[in-house]
Amino acid sequence: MARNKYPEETINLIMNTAARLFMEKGFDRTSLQDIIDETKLSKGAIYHHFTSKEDIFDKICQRIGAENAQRLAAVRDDKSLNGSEKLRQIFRSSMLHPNQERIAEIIPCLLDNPRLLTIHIRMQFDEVAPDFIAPIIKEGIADGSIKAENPEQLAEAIMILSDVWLNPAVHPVSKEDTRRRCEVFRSITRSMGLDFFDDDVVQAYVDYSVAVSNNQSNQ
Amino acid sequence: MARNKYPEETINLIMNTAARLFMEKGFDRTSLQDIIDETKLSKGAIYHHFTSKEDIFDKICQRIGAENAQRLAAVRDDKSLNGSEKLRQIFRSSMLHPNQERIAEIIPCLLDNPRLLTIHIRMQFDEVAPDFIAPIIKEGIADGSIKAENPEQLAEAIMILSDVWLNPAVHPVSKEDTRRRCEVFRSITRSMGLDFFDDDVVQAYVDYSVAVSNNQSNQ
DNA sequence: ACTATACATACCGACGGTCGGTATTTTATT
DNA sequence: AATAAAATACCGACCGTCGGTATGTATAGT
Repeated sequence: MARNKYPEETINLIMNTAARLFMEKGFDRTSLQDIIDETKLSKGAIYHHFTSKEDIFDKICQRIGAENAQRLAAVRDDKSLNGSEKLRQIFRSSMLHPNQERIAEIIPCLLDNPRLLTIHIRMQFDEVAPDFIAPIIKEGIADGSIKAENPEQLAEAIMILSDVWLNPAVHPVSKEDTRRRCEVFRSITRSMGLDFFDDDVVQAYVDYSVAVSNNQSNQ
Repeated sequence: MARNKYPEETINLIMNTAARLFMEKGFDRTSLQDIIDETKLSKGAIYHHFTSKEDIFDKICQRIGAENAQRLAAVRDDKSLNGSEKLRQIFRSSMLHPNQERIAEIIPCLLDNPRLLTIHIRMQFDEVAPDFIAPIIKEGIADGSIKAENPEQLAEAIMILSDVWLNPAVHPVSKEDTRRRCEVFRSITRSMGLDFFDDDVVQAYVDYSVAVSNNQSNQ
C-alpha cells in the first residue's frame, strides 16, 4: 500500500483494530505485531500517527470518554426534564442503547482487564460524577425533585456503586443475585433522597447483566 | 555464592523487594532486572523459586490476602462481640494498625497501579465480603444488633464503597471532602440498618486519608 | 561418595520503539 | 498552469530490553 490521501482513515483503522484487540485480549497481551498483522500496516505507519502503544490506548479511551460525555451532556442539558427525571434517563440510556446486544457481546470481564477497569473508575471520579451526576443532583435539589445533601460526594458514591459494583462486566453474578443487588442499590439511593431506580431500570439492568454474563461464559 | 542453607530467606528477600518495587513503580514498570539489581541475586535464583514474574506478584498478593484474612477472621470469630460491634472493630482496626504511619508512607496511588487496584477489588468480591462481612451482618441480624436484608449484597456494597470510594489510596481528596464522603457513607450505612461508622472511625479515616495524601503528593 | 537443591550464567525469541529512506500529496512561486 | 520545494504517509531494517529457558556448578544433606 502506498500513501493514503485521507490519513484519518488510517488512524481510525488503527484505533478500531487496537480497541477491539485490547478488549479481547487486554492491553498487555496485545502486541504491536498483532495490530500490524490485523491492519496490514507497517510499524512505521503506526508510529507515524501514534507515539507509543500506550498512546494508542490513551486516545481510544479519550474517544470513548468523549462519546460518553456527549451522551451524558445531552441528558444534563435537556430542559424538558427535572433533576430526578434526568437521573432516571441516564441510567436508562446506559443500558438501552440501540446496539445494546452488540456491546454486551464485546465487553470483556473488567477484572481481567486491569487497565480498562482502572480507566473506567478514574472516569467516574474525574468526569462523570463531578461534571454530570453532581450537577444533576444539585438541579434536582433546587427544583425540589430530589432531597439530598452533599451532592458531589453522593454522586461519587452512586457512580462507584452502579459502575463498579452493579456493573456486570466487573463481577457478574446469577440473575437472582443481580436482582438482590439492584434491590439493595434501590434502597440505598431511596434512603438518600433519590428515586430514579425504578422497576423498569431494574429490569433493564437484570436483562443486560444476563446478556453480558452469558456472553462472558462463552469466551 | 552457592547453595544457601536457608532458602526461605532468599524467597523472602525476593518477595519483599519485589513487593516494594511493585508498589513504588507498578507491576509493568518493574522489570526482572530491577529485582535482580536490588536483591543482588541472579535471574536463575529468582526463577528457581518462582515460575514467572506474575508468580511473584501472585504470591505477594496471596501473602497480603492471608494476613488480611487472619486479621478479619480474628474479629469475626471473637465471641465477646456482637455483629454490630464486630463491624465497628473491623473498620477501626483497618486504620489503627500499630504501623499505620509506615503503611501510609508506602501505599501507592492505586489508580496508577491498575493491577494492584484490580486485585484489591477482586479480593473484596471473592473473599472479604462473602467470608467475613456477610457472615458478620448475618450474625448481627440474628443477635438483633443489625436490622438489614440481603446481607451478602449489602456486604459487597459496603466493601466497594469503603475500599474503593473512601479508600484514600484510590482517589484522595481534601480533608473537607473526605469528611463529607464519610458523612454520606455514614448515612448510607445507617439507613441500611448498620450503625458501626461512629465518630471515632470517621476521625480515624480522616486522619488516615490526610496521612496518605500528604505522602502521595510528596512523591 | 552421591544426590538433590540453590544458585549462576549464557542464551533465546518477542517485545516496544527508533531511524533512515521512499513515495505521494500539498503548497508556494512564477 | 507548470514546477519546484516542503510536508506528509508510510515502509522495514535495526536496536536495546524484556520475560523466560537451558545448562552448568557448587554445596548441604544423606
